[in-house]
Amino acid sequence: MSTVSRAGRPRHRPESASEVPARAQILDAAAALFTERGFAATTTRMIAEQVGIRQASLYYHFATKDELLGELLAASVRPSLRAVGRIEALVPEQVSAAGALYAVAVADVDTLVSAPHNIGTLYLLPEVRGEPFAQFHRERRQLQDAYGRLGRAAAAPALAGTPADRLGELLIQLVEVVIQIRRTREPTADDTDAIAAGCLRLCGLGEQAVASAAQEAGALATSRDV
Amino acid sequence: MSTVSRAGRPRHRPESASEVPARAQILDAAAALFTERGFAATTTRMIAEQVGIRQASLYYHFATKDELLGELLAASVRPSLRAVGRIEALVPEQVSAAGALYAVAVADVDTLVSAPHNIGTLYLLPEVRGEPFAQFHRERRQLQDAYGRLGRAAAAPALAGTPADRLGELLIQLVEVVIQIRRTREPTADDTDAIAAGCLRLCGLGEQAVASAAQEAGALATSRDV
DNA sequence: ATTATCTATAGATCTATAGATAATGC
DNA sequence: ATTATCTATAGATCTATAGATAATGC
Repeated sequence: MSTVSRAGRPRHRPESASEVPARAQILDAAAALFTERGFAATTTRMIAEQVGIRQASLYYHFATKDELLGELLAASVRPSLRAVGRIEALVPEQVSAAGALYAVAVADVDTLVSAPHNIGTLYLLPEVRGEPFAQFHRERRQLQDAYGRLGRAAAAPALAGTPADRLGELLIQLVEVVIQIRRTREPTADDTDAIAAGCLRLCGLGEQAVASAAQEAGALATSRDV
Repeated sequence: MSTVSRAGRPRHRPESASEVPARAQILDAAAALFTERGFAATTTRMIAEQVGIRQASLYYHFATKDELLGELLAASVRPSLRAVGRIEALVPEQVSAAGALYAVAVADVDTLVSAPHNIGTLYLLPEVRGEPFAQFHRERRQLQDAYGRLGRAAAAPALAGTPADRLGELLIQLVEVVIQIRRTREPTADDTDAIAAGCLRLCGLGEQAVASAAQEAGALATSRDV
């Protein structure tokens, strides 16, 4: 087990060879602990312990514990937001609203599933409700609004009375069921399909419409890297 | 503002007239704080402050802070579990599986909406995952299984491949969207209907089937107090 | 010289226990 | 006598800062 040479005093517990910057190591450890035990119940000492440095050394990289959580939240919502932007831009010329909604749901679920640790659970932490995380709330709201728009455009006539707001809420929540699933088991590709199809059914679409939306989304995914 | 006379040394901050037992007052204060700020971030001092007693006096009523949370969790899942038991017993003689699923969803949403404070958020606290709350997990699992059974029985042929497990997960999560809604606004009767209908659509039912299930559930609700 | 760590610690908590006290109830 | 509170506090934290130190890099 060789060790990495970097500027600065050596760590209490020397690293095994790894080019990962200290900052990233700390974020990863924090993500693991925050998602497992919550924010308030995770101490800076635990995080440092997992990284192999002393508790006070964290403060060379981050000013406060809040800042750590803020970084993690930002990193978790942005990939989904970018995917939505790319996909929504193709509506309606290259894909129907229903196909886009399916594709967005799949992309979002994939993001949540493939992130190291179940980072989506951070959304649910009570501490996140506070002011210091306003930026995160704005971004997540954008995502929800996109679900609302796509759902509205895809919805069957029977849902004419449902406003985009509520549809957005229901759809984003349905997608985030994968967070709960991941708490108890490893989500599968079947889960992803069940959730994406569930989004369309929730919009009142019949089985034929669901199947063709899934096909459209699949074609989109192979044609470009959405 | 008259005060209540009870055995025991008077409180630091005397109560205004109220027959509510101290124990219930403490649970209510704890519910408000746990749901707003989380478990670890809520101190026993805050709870006592809200009740008008000293921090140490809590320990006359509860042995630990965990015990407080345990009581709240038990109180939140039991009404739903009882409602499910009553409704499921009527299937299929007096109500179809779809009608029962609709009725259960409505009952569950109502329980979550009418509870003082948004007590459903407690399910999401990371601290709840731990061993001390195993009893709660068993009861919530029973509820999820009931959703799985009813969903399975109500589901359209297209969902023949979806196991009851996953259906149960999706359905209970969809119902609990109301918890998230309540975080940002007061849920309405429309929300309840949208969620219950969403459950049926998620099972692949068409609009006609959804409408007749809603009607069945409505008839059930007026015929007896389910 | 700069960087990234370390040690030490201030100051502010937090939970839970011990034992005193001020009511009611018999 | 019993009940429900109070005061006081032990003992264990926790976050964040100050200043020292041991590397690399120029």
